[in-house]
Amino acid sequence: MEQAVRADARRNRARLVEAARRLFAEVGIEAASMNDVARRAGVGPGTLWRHFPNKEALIAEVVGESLDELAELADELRAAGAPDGVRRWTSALLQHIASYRGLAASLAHASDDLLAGRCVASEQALARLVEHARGTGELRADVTGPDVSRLTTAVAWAAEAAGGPQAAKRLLDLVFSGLTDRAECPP
Amino acid sequence: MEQAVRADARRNRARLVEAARRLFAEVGIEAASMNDVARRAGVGPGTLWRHFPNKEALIAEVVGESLDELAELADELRAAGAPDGVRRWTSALLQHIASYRGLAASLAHASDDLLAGRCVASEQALARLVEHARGTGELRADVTGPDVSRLTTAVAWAAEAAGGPQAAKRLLDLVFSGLTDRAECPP
DNA sequence: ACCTGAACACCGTTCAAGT
DNA sequence: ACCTGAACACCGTTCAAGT
Repeated sequence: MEQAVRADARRNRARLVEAARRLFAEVGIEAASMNDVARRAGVGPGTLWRHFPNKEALIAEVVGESLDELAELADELRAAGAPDGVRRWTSALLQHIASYRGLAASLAHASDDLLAGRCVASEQALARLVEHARGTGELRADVTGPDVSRLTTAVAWAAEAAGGPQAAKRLLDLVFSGLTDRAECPP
Repeated sequence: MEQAVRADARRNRARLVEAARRLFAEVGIEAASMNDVARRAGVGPGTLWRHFPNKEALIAEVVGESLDELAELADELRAAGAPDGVRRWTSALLQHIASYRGLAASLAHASDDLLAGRCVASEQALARLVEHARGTGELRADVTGPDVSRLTTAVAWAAEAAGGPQAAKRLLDLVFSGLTDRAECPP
């Protein structure tokens, strides 16, 4: 029997994640310190560090589910053959990043496996969607998954710094018109 | 007579700026702490804070000249009527931001007058250039100065996080093709 | 007028001591 | 097996004391 996880440990872990989620939402990911999270959860700092080896692991736990959903969404859009699949996926990514201030930076600089791994998974799903979209003509033939991912994250970051959600939409529109096939001119 | 600035004060200030410049270049703007800069310059922390009320003011001193040059460049390109003026200006901005790791974030989040003011000056010059470029057809008619500024900074930020200078060029190419007038289709 | 450096509250991180 | 909380080195920032 390996089920040696104690009840108080499970409770503490749940409390920590919930405290992190709230603090991230209130003050942003960057401004929320590990000690703050622990205090908010009512445990000592050591307990937080025992459950999560670093801040990125904590972020991964808080936003991981959403990242998984984005990966699923990419596959769904591809399977459904939506003609504006990539466009819709990038909107979803934009919306997700907007849910916590500082998340764009966290994702872009992810170095811990727990966070970076989940990013990779959703980026692979995006790559498949992009591949498909080049076939349907939604995207120019030379556009890659990383192109789309980087530009969308960049737009989210810029909009967070200035302009807010409206700016995000505006900038994504501009970027996207560059990724789209030019209007074909019949001779 | 108002020239009450002591010789040692002038020397200390120069040393501080030089120390900051080097430290920013070595470890990046974010990782360079104020205490590090003071130590490196061989003065006490208090002396640094006396000369610069906050870190942004120090950054402004280090990169201010380059920002001023970017403003001048915008006006020159406009005066010269270069057909690819905006494109060349954005390349210059990209290159400038690449000179210190973390500079994109510093510029985007500038809140202190000493830094934000210099950003505004160069953005106003860019706005004039963009206005002109819409006339020549380099840019779509609805593209604004802030559009160009935000997207270029965003690209610089993304490339810093992953991909480096080549990625920066690639992403800027993609973005720019979205800002450019569509190839006109004669009926 | 300017510099010094000790001081304060804080942060990330660790670890001996407990149960 | 897990939690606690003191502890360390650090950071941003201030300020009394010096010259």
